[in-house]
Amino acid sequence: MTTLRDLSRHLGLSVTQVSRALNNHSDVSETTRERVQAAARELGYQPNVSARRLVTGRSGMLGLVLPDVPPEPEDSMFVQIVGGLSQHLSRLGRQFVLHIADPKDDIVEVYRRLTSGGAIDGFVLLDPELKDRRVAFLRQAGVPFVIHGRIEEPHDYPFYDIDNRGVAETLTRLLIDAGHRRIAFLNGPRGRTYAVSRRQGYRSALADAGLREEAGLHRFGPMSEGAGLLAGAELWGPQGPRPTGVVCGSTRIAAGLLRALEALGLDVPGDVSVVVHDDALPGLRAEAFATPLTATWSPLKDGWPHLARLLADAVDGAPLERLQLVGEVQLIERRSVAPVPSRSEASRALTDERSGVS
Amino acid sequence: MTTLRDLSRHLGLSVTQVSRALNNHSDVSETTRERVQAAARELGYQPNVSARRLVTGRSGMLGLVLPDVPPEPEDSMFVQIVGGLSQHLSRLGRQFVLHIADPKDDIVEVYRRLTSGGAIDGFVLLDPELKDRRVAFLRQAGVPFVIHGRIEEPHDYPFYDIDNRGVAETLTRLLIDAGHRRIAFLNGPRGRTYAVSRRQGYRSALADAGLREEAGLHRFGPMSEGAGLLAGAELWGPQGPRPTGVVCGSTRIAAGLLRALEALGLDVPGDVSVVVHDDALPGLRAEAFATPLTATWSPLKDGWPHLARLLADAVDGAPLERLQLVGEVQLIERRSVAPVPSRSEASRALTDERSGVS
DNA sequence: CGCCTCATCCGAAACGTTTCGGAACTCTAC
DNA sequence: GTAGAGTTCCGAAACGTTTCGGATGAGGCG
Repeated sequence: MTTLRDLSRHLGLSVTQVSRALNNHSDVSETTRERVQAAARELGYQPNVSARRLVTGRSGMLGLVLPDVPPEPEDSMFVQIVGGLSQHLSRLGRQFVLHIADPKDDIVEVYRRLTSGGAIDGFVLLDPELKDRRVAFLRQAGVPFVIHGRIEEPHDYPFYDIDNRGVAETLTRLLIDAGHRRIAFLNGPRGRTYAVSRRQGYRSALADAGLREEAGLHRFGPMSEGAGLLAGAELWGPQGPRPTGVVCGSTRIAAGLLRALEALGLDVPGDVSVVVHDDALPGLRAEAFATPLTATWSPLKDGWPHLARLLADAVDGAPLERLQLVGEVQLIERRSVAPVPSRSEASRALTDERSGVS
Repeated sequence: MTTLRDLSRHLGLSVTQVSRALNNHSDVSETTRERVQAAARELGYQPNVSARRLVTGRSGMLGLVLPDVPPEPEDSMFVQIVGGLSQHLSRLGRQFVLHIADPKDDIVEVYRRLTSGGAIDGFVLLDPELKDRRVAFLRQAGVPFVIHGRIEEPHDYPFYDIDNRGVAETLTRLLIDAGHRRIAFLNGPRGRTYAVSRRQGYRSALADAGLREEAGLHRFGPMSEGAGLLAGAELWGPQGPRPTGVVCGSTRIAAGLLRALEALGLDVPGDVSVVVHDDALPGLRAEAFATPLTATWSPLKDGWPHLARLLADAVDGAPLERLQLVGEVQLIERRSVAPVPSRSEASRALTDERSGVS
């Protein structure tokens, strides 16, 4: 293996100067810089990462910690996340370390182990909670990180996120503008920041129209088809508030809701208008439903290149304002929104259904 | 960060002795060893990986290089491989580096970059070819590796594999014992070692029964449903050899074949007996077909813990004989094998089908 | 000529660990 | 009493890089 020392002997220069030439420092003449770099190429010099790390204190490794191995073997999220991040970090010349933790272990302990020896010098944090223990630890330990999403204010940390508040506000307002007044919101998990932000957006749009969030119309829950189906069954059940419009937090939820509506004999958008936020999950696109859904559109996978770059920059010590990015969201109107049906129509459909069941 | 020096001062010992105590060397008394380890725990000492690497020449990182990001976003193989390997390496306390290469780059160059600075000190190699360029490079560079599968002889390298020759031999013999004489083999891709080994097993079983491989009955091809369907269409097409038994290299191939057979009006096992090697891919289990398939059974995922351990041992310099492992294969008989149908029956079914098509 | 600035270079220390060679001491055997 | 062996320890060097402080020489200016 060729070292700096070899190069310096070969060139008749000091090790210092060779190092500075290769790292593009200021006080080395143009001619020697070129001479050195040519020699480095010729001798196939590759800096020894361990040595560099020892003195710089960095390991050169960027990490992602997953709490467990994915429960389902064809988890498309796993492929997206791991594939996307690793690909883009590789492109930036960074090493990507994937650590799958033992679910029995305390997650903070895992981060402590991983950072304490200087083994990994930056993390991507997924699925943050409003008060996130990992963030607390990494902050206190002075280890750089980028959050996919946001946590509680103040936002004095690097993140990549979309305007979740705006998403919910846009979708809700769309229904309001079509005349809807009883609007349900099938939101994501309670602990997650994005779900909280979206609820704010939902409330804000309602408030602008002089409305208030009604009990039972807003629901936290998992982003699964099952949750959507269940919500549908309850909203239009015997005691249900029977909204005329529904905002869905994800296409999975929408898929479940639509199955419930179909089973109940309710038409979209004839009886119920449905809008959704579309993360562009493979296999569940908003335009592919029986009734193509009006949706806000913001592919999850657009985030990986940004997250990779932000993390790399964060480790390199870029200033905070360059480390916060809010991704674009588009609104795509399709055919799932209609004006509020007249009272008689809507209740007729429902009455039919109910008598059929009982 | 506490260093060895801190510990040595705190204990009144030399740095040397502290290091030796922590690494369980021989010439340190039992009492001091305990004293040192207690102090290390108390002060939260974590060895600096970079420093250790610099002197040992190892980086502590074990790597997997994938040629590209998976084409399909819900690639269950990707999840299995990456999840499995990373989980088990994490368990062994090793760092797992995933590198997704740019498909434009020459793969050997990627390995050269990754190894040359001492950045990664061992690799798991997937999908080896008989003459594998990566193996050639890593060998010459003196970098440890473990192959999932095998390459051409001599087998003087670490690997985890199953007895592919035996698999094909077992499956073929099973059909022979049921009286079959015209037996097709829908094999894997031509370049792959396992496909070559399996062909040997197939031929060997045939030879034992006084038979020879007939032209058109053995087929290399991708392990996809499409390949199975295509093969079925050709084998029973106008010019087809119409085998009475088929050995499938994977359940994907079998799925395609069975669809072809169903379309052609051929019954399994009434008209055609089908056996398969089952890698236990999620969602495609041999027992879940309309006719449960007799199969050799050897879950791919059983390999990851072994591969992780073998690679860890390989970089630690374990002797070769401890680095070669052949996984278990079970034979599970189900309902897809029957005696050869009488000539008339088989041809009747086929004639019906052909007249219907033309 | 003497002084200052600027560009270019270099020596040496430092990062934290492992390891080589040897030192000190105790114990045994003659 | 002394040689030898065995146990336990230590100093110093080494790994390859970056960086601090300073050296050298050329050129400009009064």
